Amino acid sequence: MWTDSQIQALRAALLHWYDREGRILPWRVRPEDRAAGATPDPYAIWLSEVMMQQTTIPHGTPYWHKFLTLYPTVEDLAAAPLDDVLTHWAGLGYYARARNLHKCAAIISEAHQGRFPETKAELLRLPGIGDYTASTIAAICFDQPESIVDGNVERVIARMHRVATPLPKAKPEIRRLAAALADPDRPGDYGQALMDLGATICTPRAPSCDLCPWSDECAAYAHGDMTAYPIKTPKKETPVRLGHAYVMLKDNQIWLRRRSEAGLLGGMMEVPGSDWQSERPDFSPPVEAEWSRLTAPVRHVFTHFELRLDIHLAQVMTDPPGDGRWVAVSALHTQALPSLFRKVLDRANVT
DNA sequence: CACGCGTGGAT
DNA sequence: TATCCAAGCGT
Repeated sequence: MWTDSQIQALRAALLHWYDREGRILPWRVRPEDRAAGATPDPYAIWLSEVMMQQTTIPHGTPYWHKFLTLYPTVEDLAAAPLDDVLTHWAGLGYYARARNLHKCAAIISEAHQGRFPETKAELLRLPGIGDYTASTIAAICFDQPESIVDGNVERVIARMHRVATPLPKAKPEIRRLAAALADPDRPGDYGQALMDLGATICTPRAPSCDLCPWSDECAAYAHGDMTAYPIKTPKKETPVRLGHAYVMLKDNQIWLRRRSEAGLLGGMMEVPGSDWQSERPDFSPPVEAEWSRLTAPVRHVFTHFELRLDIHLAQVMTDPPGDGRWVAVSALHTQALPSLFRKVLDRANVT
């Protein structure tokens, strides 16, 4: 495909662009800081990579700052109750990440003397660390010559080569092409540079090819069909599910219930409600009361279905079953709920 | 390997 | 309003 000298030139052009135009993400250790002796903290890098999985930088960054303040070291995180971690994670989504984060912190803290393993193969054994995160930690923190491939890199590589195979089937091919280009001398900087190029220049809708250091060698640019890549297999439409939510007021408090540990929103607190099904379940509140229903349902879109919840509101005199999953909290303490339930309480105007 | 798994911003 | 999709992982 490319000669060695072409590959060298591409690497140099990318790193040169990154040095001048690359974003300074808060967890990034800049070259001048490295020269001054600074070295990336694997705990901080791991935390950032897990938090940014399928998450936008602006949404995730405040959580990263908050966690580093609450839990400055991996031992601090391991020592915290899982419930606290889930509470602070609320709103970030994909809650299995938080459960795996806490589990991983315990393993690092107890079985690895508080140190992260330095190779991709060892990192891959840890919960919540997959191919991308293992490669990234190994490359950034330990200068391992690993090729970093996230969604940004997939897009850049697919355009550079006009990869004809649709995603996700094309992943192995894209990995190979990316690895052939990756810089083994500065794997961390190279990987972050390529991700940043994808995030800021080689964007999904309207790429800024006139600013791109790689446009001369980009096959899609040469053909003028950049936005056709990466080709994707069409996704199936999201079904609709229906349900009821019961906003139970006890004086100035609200009854919440803990969800089961597995599955959707696992382990998180919820506004109690029915199952969510394609046919609307029967109205069946946990306790007898004078229930009133809000006119419009709350609509919430998950990754794989759309939910429409009828909201019912009542002052309740009797307590729900004391099975340990129920708790009454003040309205001030409802911000640590998944966004769906914050939306429900907001609609019911009780926050 | 296809699917389950959140949320919010951009267009 | 509808659609896309973001520094993916586990099963």
